[in-house]
Amino acid sequence: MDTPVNRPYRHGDLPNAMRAAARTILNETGPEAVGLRETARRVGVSATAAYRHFASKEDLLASVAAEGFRELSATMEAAMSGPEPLIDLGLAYVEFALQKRGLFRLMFGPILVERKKYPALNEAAGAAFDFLRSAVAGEDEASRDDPAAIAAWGLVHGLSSLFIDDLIPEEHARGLAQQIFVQAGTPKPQRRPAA
Amino acid sequence: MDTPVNRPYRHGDLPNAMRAAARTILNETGPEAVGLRETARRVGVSATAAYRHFASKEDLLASVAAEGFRELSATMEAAMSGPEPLIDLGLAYVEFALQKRGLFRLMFGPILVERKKYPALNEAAGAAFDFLRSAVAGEDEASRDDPAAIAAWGLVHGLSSLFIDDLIPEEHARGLAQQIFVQAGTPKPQRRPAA
DNA sequence: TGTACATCAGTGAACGCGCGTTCACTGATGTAC
DNA sequence: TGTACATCAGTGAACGCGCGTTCACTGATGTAC
Repeated sequence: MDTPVNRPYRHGDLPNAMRAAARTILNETGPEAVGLRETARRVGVSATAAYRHFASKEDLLASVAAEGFRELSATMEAAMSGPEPLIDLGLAYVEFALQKRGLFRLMFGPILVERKKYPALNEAAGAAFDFLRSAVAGEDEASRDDPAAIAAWGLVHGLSSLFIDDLIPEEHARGLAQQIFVQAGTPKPQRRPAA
Repeated sequence: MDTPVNRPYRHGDLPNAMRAAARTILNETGPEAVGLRETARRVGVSATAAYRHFASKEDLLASVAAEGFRELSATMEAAMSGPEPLIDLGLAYVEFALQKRGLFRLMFGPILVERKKYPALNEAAGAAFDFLRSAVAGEDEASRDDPAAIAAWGLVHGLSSLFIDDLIPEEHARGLAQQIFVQAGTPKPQRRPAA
């Protein structure tokens, strides 16, 4: 009854509508809850309609995850324009995880078994990490794979994980991250003055 | 035919057998694949037998996760006895994640929605983190919640996550972790000599 | 400008599947007397 | 020491469910002439 009124026979942009609905589920519940049928239901379309645009459920998830990595890149890039680029970069990463937990979990978690099977996803993920590592390594291209750059990535990623998995209460998350990143960016103050 | 020979009517230790079978599935496939029916099947017992010992599927998973946290604590404790306690602690954490990916993911992932609902799990997890933070903070009890202790936890946890989620190839994992932990324990060498 | 037709985004019914859980039961074990 | 009986760890059948995917189809859109 309202279908013909609200929506013409052709949806217009079902792929994006599916991705958006999937992200709603992602944030409401989590990656395990995202299904083709449930997603289609939210869009108001039959479950089979999705197959015109996605080869499978996994294909839909991969496309959502790729979108997520592109957003993460954009967020990090934007954060780098202030006076404290590295600190803000780290905070942006943490903020992304906190704001988009479900998406973050999909991007990094075990739901997508084979990232490599989806070139667009693989590329988006690679670009995000390259950006992060380059930012930390500075102008020196060669040091992109330095342990220091990997360590920074690990720190930022680990804190994000601990926050979104409720191992550290969310209300402390931003404050702690701020302190940690500031300290990490400062010449180390000899953690424990010689025994 | 072989059931009465290999196993008496009463199993003897079904709870442990269930946990062990669940962990096999965990390592073969991942947390999503662990089901009550599948686990019981592996033990060679009817699906309903499990309900004599676990209130639900989630209860079984919680009990497996609690076991995992106790093992993580033991592993970390053992690592602290050498000449480089902090470095070995970090390496032990990473090694635990690499060796027991599925278990690690269950312990930290979103499968167990409400950790707090299972006191034994909650306690085991808390004990593991307290141990880690105390180890990093040193004798000084008060600094257990220092940003520095949290940062160390985040670093170790983040690297573990990146490794087991295949964002950094496993063959580099141990070497990288070693370099990073050694460097982190050393008075910082002024990452970028004044612009 | 009008018509024939190919294209393609939708539809609903149906498939087989494995899941978690409940039920009424069976049969071995251990205890009280 | 032997027997009656409560306890309790198992069993198999059945439930309802939602899932991913396939199928044959319908009907709107856009294009060639």
